[in-house]
Parts: sequence; structure tokens; C-alpha cells
Amino acid sequence: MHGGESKEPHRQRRATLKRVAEELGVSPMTVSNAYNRPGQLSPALRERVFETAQRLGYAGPDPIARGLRRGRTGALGVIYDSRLSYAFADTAAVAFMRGVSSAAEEERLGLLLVPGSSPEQRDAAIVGEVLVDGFVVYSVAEDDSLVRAALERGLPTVVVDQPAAEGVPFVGVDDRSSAAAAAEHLLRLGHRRFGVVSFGLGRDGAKGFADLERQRTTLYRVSRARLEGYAAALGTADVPWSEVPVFECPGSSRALGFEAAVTLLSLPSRPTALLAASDQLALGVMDAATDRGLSLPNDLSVVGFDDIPEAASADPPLTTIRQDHAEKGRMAGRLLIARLRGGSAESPELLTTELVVRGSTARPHDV
Amino acid sequence: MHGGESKEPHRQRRATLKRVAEELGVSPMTVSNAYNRPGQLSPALRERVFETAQRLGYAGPDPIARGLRRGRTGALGVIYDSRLSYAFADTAAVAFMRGVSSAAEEERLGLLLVPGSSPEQRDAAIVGEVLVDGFVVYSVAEDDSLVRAALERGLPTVVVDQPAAEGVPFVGVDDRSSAAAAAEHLLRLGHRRFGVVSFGLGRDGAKGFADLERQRTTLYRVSRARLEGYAAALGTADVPWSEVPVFECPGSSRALGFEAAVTLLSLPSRPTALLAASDQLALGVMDAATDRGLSLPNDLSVVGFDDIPEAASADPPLTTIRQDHAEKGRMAGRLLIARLRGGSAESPELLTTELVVRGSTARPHDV
DNA sequence: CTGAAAGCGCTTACAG
DNA sequence: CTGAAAGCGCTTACAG
Repeated sequence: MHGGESKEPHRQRRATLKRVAEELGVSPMTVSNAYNRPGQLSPALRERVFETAQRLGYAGPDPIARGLRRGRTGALGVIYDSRLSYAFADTAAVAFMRGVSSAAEEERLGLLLVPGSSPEQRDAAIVGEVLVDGFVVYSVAEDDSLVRAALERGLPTVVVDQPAAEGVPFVGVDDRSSAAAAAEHLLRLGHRRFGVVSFGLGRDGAKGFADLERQRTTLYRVSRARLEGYAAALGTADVPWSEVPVFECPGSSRALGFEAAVTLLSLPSRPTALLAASDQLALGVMDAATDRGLSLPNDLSVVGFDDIPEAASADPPLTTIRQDHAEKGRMAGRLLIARLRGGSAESPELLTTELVVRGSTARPHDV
Repeated sequence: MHGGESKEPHRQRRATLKRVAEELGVSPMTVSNAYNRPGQLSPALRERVFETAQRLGYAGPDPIARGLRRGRTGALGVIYDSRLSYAFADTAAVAFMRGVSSAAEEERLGLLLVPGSSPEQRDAAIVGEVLVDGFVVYSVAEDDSLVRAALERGLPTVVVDQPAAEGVPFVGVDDRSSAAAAAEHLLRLGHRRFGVVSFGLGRDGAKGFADLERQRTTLYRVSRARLEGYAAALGTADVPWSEVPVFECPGSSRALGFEAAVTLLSLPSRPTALLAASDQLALGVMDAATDRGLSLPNDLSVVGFDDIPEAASADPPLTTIRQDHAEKGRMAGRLLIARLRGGSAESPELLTTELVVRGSTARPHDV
């Protein structure tokens, strides 16, 4: 029964709990207890276990085996829309991660950043292979294969920004009322001729003007909600929405904002105010306006969405809708953890936003 | 043999591979092959496997069980000195993570951020419990319990900035020559009266002047290497190192830099130039100098180390030693991956640094 | 305070 | 192209 040591050692494998138990002449469970339930055995025996472990080069119970037995990994998975390295270059994403990590850390959970996806080359399979207890899906379009893969995995999942489906916990802002606040600000200043730079409205990656039909039928709720917010505010002020040009961008980059603005600003009846669905787009709009020799905010008012750090330092500083990305991350993390703990935790209230008025908006020049 | 379905279903557990195999009347290995080796079975059978899986709500092989069997997790662990949320607030750390994540992603590996540690409350045990294939230890003092725990875990480990021990792969910059370059720059400008704001030199958290003995005997190689670099450069110019006041700070914060400078600048023979071991410390030095009514760089030259984003936007902009944090992360990630792959990969060369001359340094006023 | 047995859910040789 | 068996390394009831 003893003397395991004399057996032909197969290639000197890493020491195991069982091996330590044999060496010591106790049962594996005693060794397990030494690590996991100190109260279950005498301090002296526990000491002997650790000594033997040390001597055999046993570093403690293998976390993978423990995970299999216990059914959990101790990590939250974060799924990001793009390459991970982009997440660390995106100030909003970094703030969001800061929030998620603080929630995870409160519960002694790790954060696993899921690799391998870019919009061009989706590797949704990895979502099924990753060792986590649940997912936070951040900044991923609601019909994306990454979201599907996360939901199919059958683990608790919280979706951020883009609601995925009925019943899936969601964290985000009230896009409709936030967008309305942006439009109302411009109306108060006296603007009547608007243009909108929107996120994408379909999988087709279309770039150009979106008619009312396309606006209404889009499956992208964030895009739709923001358009609805703009429309509602303008409607209240008797600005007919059907006459407001909406330029759709297949993404949210400065370059796309630039393109959109080039088109919008060459319209026969040039808008005096442009509403952009993100600060990135808005900054591109400002680039285009400046390029065209327009002076901001005199010739054109611009409002963004997000309040990224670059918004405040833009020239002129960008008026925008601020959201608290870190708080969003914290809420997403906490909501996921509540699900993990078996709580039937409801999705929390939507996060509040705030209109931040800066130098990129003013009364229209011709009023 | 069949009809597993008719057996008393214990609480409707999650479906397993075995369950799918029973349902289909094939062996578990066939189901496993359907997921892992498509070529091993007919497309038709494979389809039937997936259909059955779908019907039973089986989401594919459990990654934990697979991990146990295969002996790997598919994730790299990143150990950070402080709370994770601080890492996402630290621009150098974020750039570093960006680099590590790009290396991980190249190999389809996830990044697990290890939770639960702050300098005040170390939870090194978590390092033994986390499901990863190896560790990158970032920004952790070489005698810290986190480093010990990572090494004891017995997984491949790469240490960054603070070399941990002989034989442990290491990524960092040449601290000695970088520090020397900083001092040489000041010497070239004509400075002869120096002061140094150093990192900590011991576990005791001491704050104050460090004598030669303490400088020489410190176990912190980074602190020592930088002091040696300063000393070597000054020695070459016949500035006696023994007369250069070295103020030791138990950390690297703006507040500590402030404190150090308050003391150094009230010395009877006031230095005309201060060398700081980090930009954070240097910014604190500048705060203190301004507070005291000194004008920079006329009354005092300051050189930092790191080139964090705040350095360029400081007033005046900070002269410093630039290091490429993202590249450092990428190298650390690649080095770890090479170890994982069984390569006996040597530690790569030290990363190069670059003196960036900005407005915080000038000829001494009284020369 | 300690043990013997079962089993977490899969994949890996070894056979055919 | 498919199977039966062994086993990855642990922890969890169940007993005593």
C-alpha cells in the first residue's frame, strides 16, 4: 500500500495530491483538507502535509481539476467587439474595464479577456472554449455572432449597450432621452436646419443617406433609439423629421464622421447643426467642417455622444452627452455576479446621462 | 444500453457529451470527434451529432473538463502590483496590457487579469488558484509575495521591470545606462549640484535620505541600477556621488515626489537639478518647486523616467527617459508564449530607451 | 478527525 | 470511420 515512490516513475510527472497522500500514508482527502479546510485536521498533520508537498514539489491543488469538480472557474469573461489590443487603446473601453474589474475584484474573481475577434474576422468559436463562469459582452452589435455564441454557451451573460434579446440582462443608457436632450439643446439655441450622423442601421455596411423606412426597420436598437430621440425632440419643435438628412455610417470612427459631414455640408440647404451618434463621429465632423473653411461654432454647431477625453480637448471643445463608462462597467460586473450567485437579479435601471455644453455649439449664425 | 432518457433524470442537469452519445447510440468519442476532429467522421453523422446536441441543449464540450484532460487553459495570467482597477487608470499599465494582449491574441490565448491584491492587503493565494497556463508579473517588487507565489506555482513565468531571480525570464530596460543618460544630459547643460529622488530601497517603507550603505545594499535592483547609472555619469564628470543627496520614496506617486522635493530644495546648498526615478515623482517635484516660487527650468531642472502621457503636457513639458510600454508588454507576452511552447527561449535583449528633451531642463541659472 | 468510493466531463492512446 | 477503457487531478457526500 505504501512505497509509491519505488514504483517506476513515469517520466517524473508533476506531483499530485494523490502522490502526496501516498507518500504520507494518508488519504487524498486529508491532503485536500489541509489546503481547503484547515479546521478539519490537526495543525501538526497539516504541517506534515505541507512539508511533504514542499519536498515533492507539489504546489497545491490543481485549479483546473478543482474547477471541474466544483463547476466554476473563478473568472468573468469579457467579450469585446474588436481586437483586445484595440480595447486598450479605446479610452471608453478602458474606463469600462476599470469598472468591471473593480466589481470582479470585490468578489475575488478574475477577468478573462476573450481573444481573437475583429469585425473582419470573427472567431466566435473561442467563446465556447474559454474557462469562465459568465460573460460581459461589451460594445458588440446585437446580431453579432459573438453575442450568439455567448448566449449559446448557456452561461450567465450580461450585455452592454446593445440589448441582445428579451430576457437577457442589459446595462446601458437611455439612448432615446439622451439623444432628445442633445437635440433640445440645439433647438433652444435656435437651430432649425439639422443633419444627423448615425451609426449603422444594418448588416450590409451601407454608407449614405438612410430613408425613413430604413430608420424604422433597423434591428439595431441603439441606432434606432437615438434617431427616435432626435426625431421626437425635433417633432415637438415642429421641425419635420422627414426632411432631416440622416447619414448612416457603418461604424464609429473619426474618418467616417468626416465622410458623413462632407456630404451633409454640401447639401443645398446646409444644416446649421449636426447631431452625431458618437464623439468619434463628431470629431470627424469637426475636421470636415474646418477643412471646408467653416468656423465652429459660428457656421456650424456639433453635438457628440459619450464624452470621451478627447471631447474636452478638441478645438473647439465638443458639446456632448456624457456617460459614465466606469460606472457602466461596475454595474455590468455586479449584475453578472448577481446572476452567478443564482440571484434572479433584474437588470438595473438605465444609467443616467448628462448634457455637457462646451464650445462646439452656439446660436446659428443667420438667426 | 439505450434509452438513457427513461432513467430517472436527476434534477435535469446540464447536458453532457456522454448524454448526447447515449441519445444517439454512439460512443462518447464520436461526439468528441464531431467537435474536435471533423475529418474523423462522416459529415452526415456529424450533422446528426449537432442536431442531437442542439435538441438536448448541449453547448459543446465543457472547457474545464477539456482543460483538465489536455493540461492547459488557453489563458495567460497577468499579475499586477495593485488593484486591477488601478491598472486601468495607469496609462503605462494600459499600454503594457495592450502589448501583452496583442501577443496573446496572436496565439488565440486569453488574458486573465488576476484579482485581489493591493500593496496594503496582499492576497497571494489567489495566484495559486487561477486557471492559467503561465504568468506575466508586471510592476511587482522582486521580493513581493506575489512574485513568490507565481514562481511557486511552477508555471512558466515572465517577470517585468523587476528581475525576480537568476533564471527567471525577464523583460525590462537597461536601467543603469538609461539613468546615466539622464544625468549626462544635465551635466552637458552645465549642472554641478544635483539631487536624486529615488524609489524605495527596502521593505521598511523608509522615507528620507539614503546613505551610501543603504544605496549599495538594497535588494531592489531597479532602484540600485538607476542610482548606479546616475552615480557613474556624475563620477565621470568629477561630481562626487557621496555628496549628492538621495531622497528615498516608498513608492512612485506625485505626492511622494512633492515631499522629496520639499526636503531637497530646502537643503543649504540647493541643487540646480533633480533626477527623479519616475515621471510621477518628477511631476511632484515640479509641483513642489512651483509651490516654493521657483521658476522652471531657470531655477531648477528636472528629469523624469518613463515618458507617460502627462509628461508631455506638463508645464513646462518634462524632460524624461522614454520607454515603449506596449512593446514591453508584447515582448513579455511573446517570451511567455515561447516558454509555454516548450522553447528554452532566452530572455530577449533589454528594451532600448530614449532621452526626450523638453522644457523642464536648461542651463543652470547661476552659470 | 479520517477514509473509501464515486464522479466532475472530457480526450487520449490503443484496437479494430 | 468507430469503440471500450483508462485516466486527467481533484472534491463531495456518505460513513465512521
